[in-house]
Amino acid sequence: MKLYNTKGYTTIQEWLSQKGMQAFAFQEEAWQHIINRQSGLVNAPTGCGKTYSVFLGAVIQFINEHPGNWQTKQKNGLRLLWITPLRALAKDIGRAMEEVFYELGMQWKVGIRNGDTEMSERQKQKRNMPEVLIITPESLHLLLAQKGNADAFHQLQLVAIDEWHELLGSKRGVQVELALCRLTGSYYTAKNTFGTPAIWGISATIGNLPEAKDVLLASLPAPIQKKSVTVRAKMDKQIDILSVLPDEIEKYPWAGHLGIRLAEKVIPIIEQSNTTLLFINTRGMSERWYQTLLTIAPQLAGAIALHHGSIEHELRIWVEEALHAQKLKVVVCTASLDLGVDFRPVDTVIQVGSPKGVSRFLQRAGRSGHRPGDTSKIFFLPTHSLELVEAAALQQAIKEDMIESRPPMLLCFDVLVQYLCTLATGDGFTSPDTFEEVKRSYCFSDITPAEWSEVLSYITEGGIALQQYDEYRKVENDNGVYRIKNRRIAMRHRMHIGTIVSDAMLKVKLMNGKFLGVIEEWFISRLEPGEVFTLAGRNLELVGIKDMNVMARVSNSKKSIVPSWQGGRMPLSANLGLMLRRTFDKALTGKAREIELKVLKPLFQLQEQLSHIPKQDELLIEHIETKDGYHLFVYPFEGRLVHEALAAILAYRIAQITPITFSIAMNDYGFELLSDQPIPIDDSNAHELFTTRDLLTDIQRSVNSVEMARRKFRDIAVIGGLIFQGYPGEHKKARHLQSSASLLFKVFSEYEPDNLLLRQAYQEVLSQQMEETRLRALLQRIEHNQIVITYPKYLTPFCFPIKVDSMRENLSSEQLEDRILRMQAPNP
DNA sequence: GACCTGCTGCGGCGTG
Repeated sequence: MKLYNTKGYTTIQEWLSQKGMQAFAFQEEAWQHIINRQSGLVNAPTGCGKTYSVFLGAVIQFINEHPGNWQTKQKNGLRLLWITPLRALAKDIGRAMEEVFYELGMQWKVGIRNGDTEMSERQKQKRNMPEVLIITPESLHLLLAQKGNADAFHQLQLVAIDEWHELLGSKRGVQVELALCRLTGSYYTAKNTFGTPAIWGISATIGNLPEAKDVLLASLPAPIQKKSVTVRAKMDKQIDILSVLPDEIEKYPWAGHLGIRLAEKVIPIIEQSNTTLLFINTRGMSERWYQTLLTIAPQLAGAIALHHGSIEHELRIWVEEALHAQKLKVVVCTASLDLGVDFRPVDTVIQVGSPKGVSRFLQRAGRSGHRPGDTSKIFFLPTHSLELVEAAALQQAIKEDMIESRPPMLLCFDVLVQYLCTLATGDGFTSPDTFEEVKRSYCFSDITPAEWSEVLSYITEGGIALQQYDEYRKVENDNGVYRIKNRRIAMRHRMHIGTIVSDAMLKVKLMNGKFLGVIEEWFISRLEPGEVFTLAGRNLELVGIKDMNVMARVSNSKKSIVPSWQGGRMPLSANLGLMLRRTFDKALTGKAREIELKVLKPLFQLQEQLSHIPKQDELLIEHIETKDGYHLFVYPFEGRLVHEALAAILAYRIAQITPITFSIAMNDYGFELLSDQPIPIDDSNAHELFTTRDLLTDIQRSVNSVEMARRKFRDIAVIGGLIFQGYPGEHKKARHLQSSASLLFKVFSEYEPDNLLLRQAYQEVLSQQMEETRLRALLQRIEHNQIVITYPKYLTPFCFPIKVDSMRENLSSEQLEDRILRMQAPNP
C-alpha cells in the first residue's frame, strides 16, 4: 500500500516495520477495501490492532487521493468521525492517532468530544474542526442539536463505529443508526466533497455478525451496501478453564450465590500470579469478597483493590492505572472491567459464579494471556454445587463456538421522538425527506406513515392526551420546517439527550470532602446515623445526609451492612442453557471426561435416586410435599425471566382446572409453584398445560402486564422527553420520577390507549421482560420433549437452590443458614 | 414503587 509522505516511507508496511510492528493480514485487507471506498465491518478481538485496521486505511486513502493536501496547515475540516461507546477509550485511541500523524509528518489534529470535554475545547472545535473527532453516540446527537452543524460535516470521508457489538441491541445503537442516516442523507452529503462517507464498524465476535453489518450499513445507498465486506481477524486463542473445586463436594452447599467458602482456595492462585482479576457478579458481593480476602490474607493489604460501577470514578481510574503499573496484585471487580481501555492483559482471571453467557465468559477469559498466540487461563469458582456443571457446559460451548447473538432493536419510538426533537433543536427538519431518511435505518424500516404522523403530532401538539398542556408542544412547524424555537425547551432537550436512564443515587462523601462512590436512596434511608455500612472496601459510619450527599466517617467497627444496588438481572443465555441441558446427558454415563462432572457424581447419583436427571430431550417436573405445602418444580434451564413468565402462565392454566392459588419462585435453572393443596398435573395433562396455543391471551390473563408496562414506561417517558429529570446535581427523588411516570401512564391508558409510547411499553415487556421469542421456542421444544414427572420424598439437589431463594425473603441470613443445614440433613 | 443477589454505559446547567 503506497504511502506518499515527507518522512520517506513508501508503503505503510515499511512504516510499521520501522516501528517494530508488522501489518496483520486482516488489516491489509481492510485498508484495501477502504482505499476502494467500500464500507464494511471488521471482526476482531480487543488488543490486536483493530483501531489501525480502519484508521490507517482512511489516512492512506486520503493521502493518495489528495497528494500534498495533508502536508499543509490549511483547514481540512472533519475527515474521520470515530464513534466509541466509552469515554474512557477516547484518550488512548486519540494518542495513538496523533502519534501516527506526527510520524508521517501530517498536520492533522485529533479532537475528542464527550461529556469530559471542556467548554473552551468545544468552542475551538466549533470554529475549526479537527480532521479526526472521537465522539460518543450521545455527544454526536448533541452536535446534531447545534445550529449550523452541517457545515462541520462537509468534508466527512469516513465514519467508524468502534465496539459496534456493544451498541447493537441497545437503544444507544438505535441512536447511532439514526445519526448515520442523517450523515449519509442528502442534507449533509449534497455539499460533501466525498459524496457519501464510508461507514466502518469494528466488532468482537457475536452470533449474528451478518445481521450486525446489515444494521450498521442500512443507511447507505443500495449499491454501496452490495459492495460492502466483512473483514475477519483470525486469531483464535486457546482457552483453558480450570474449576476451583471444593475438597468434599458432599459438604459444599447446594444453594447460594456468594461462593465465599472457597475463598481460601483463591489465595494460592493469586499468589502464583503477578496480576489477577476476580470477577464477581454483583457490586454488593464484590464488597464482601474484598473484605473476606483481606481478612484471610492480610498480606494482600495494599496489593488488592476493588472496582465496580458505584465506586467514584477517580478511584476506579486509580485502580486501573495501578493495575497497569503492576502495583496491584489482585482486583476484585464486576462487569465494570469487562470493557477496558486497551486493557493490558493480566496473568490470571477468576470467574466467581455463573457468567450467564458464553461470550461474557470468553471475553473475561481473554483478559489473560499476554501475547495474541498465548493461551488464556480462566478459573471458574462455583457458588453452589450444581453450578459446577456450568464449567463443563462452557468448555463445550466454547469448543462449538456458541457465541450469543445480539438482536437489534426495532421501532423504538421513544428514541425517534427524542431524535426528532434533536434535529428540531439544530437546523430543523422537513417531514417527507426525514421520514424517508429515518426509514432507511434498520430500526425504523417498517415504520408506517400513520406512525410517523403520530410522532409528529406528538412532538408538535402533545398528541391526543396531552394537547392541553403547553409544555408538550415543543416543536413548531415553521413553513414546513420543524423547529424548536423556545430556548428553554431547547436547553432542556439538550440536557436530556441519551437513552440511559438511571435510578436516583446519592453520593457518599467523607468528612474531609473526599467522594467514595454512590449508593441508592432506598438503601441509605433505612439506616440510622451511627450505623455502619460498606462502600469501596471501607466500613463507614453514617453521619447524616447533607445537601443530598451522604456524609460518612471511616469506622473501625467489625460489623457492617453491605449495601445492595438495584441492577439489571441478566438471565442465563439461551446458548448456555442449551449447553447445560446437553451436559446433563453425560452426567451419569461413564463417558464424562470433565473433572467437574466426575466430582459431581455423588450429587448426580442422589438426584437420580430421589428423582431423575433430565436428558436433553426431556423436561423434568418434580412433585414434592413438605410441611410448607405442595411444591411443583419445573426445570427448563431458560433463564429466570422466561421462568417467571412461564410460572405465571402455568399457574393460570392449572387454576382453570381447579380453583387453586400459588406462590411462585424461580432461578436461572427452573421455577417452583407452591400451594397448600395438591397440584393437579400428571402425565395425562402435562403436555396440554405447556401448549403454545393461546399463549398471548394466557400471558395477558396471568401476568400482571399492566404493572410491568407501567415500570417499563418510566424509561420510555424519560427517553421520549415526557419527564424532566431536573437539573444536574439537583436532586429529584426517585419516587417523584416514578409518580410522574405513573401519572402519565394513567393519562395515556385512559385517554389515548393506542398511544405509540404506551404500545411500546407493552411491547418491551413482552420482548425484554418475558423474552417472548425464547418463551415460545421453549414451549415448542416441550411439545417434542418427553415430560418426566417424579415424586421425590425429599428436596432434591435440583430443587434446592430454588427452594432456598423462595424462603430467603422471610429470614435473616443466620436463620437461613440453620434452615439450609437442617433441610440438607435428612439426605445421605 | 418495589426490588430483596442482581452489571455496564452518557449527558446536562454557562451566555453572547
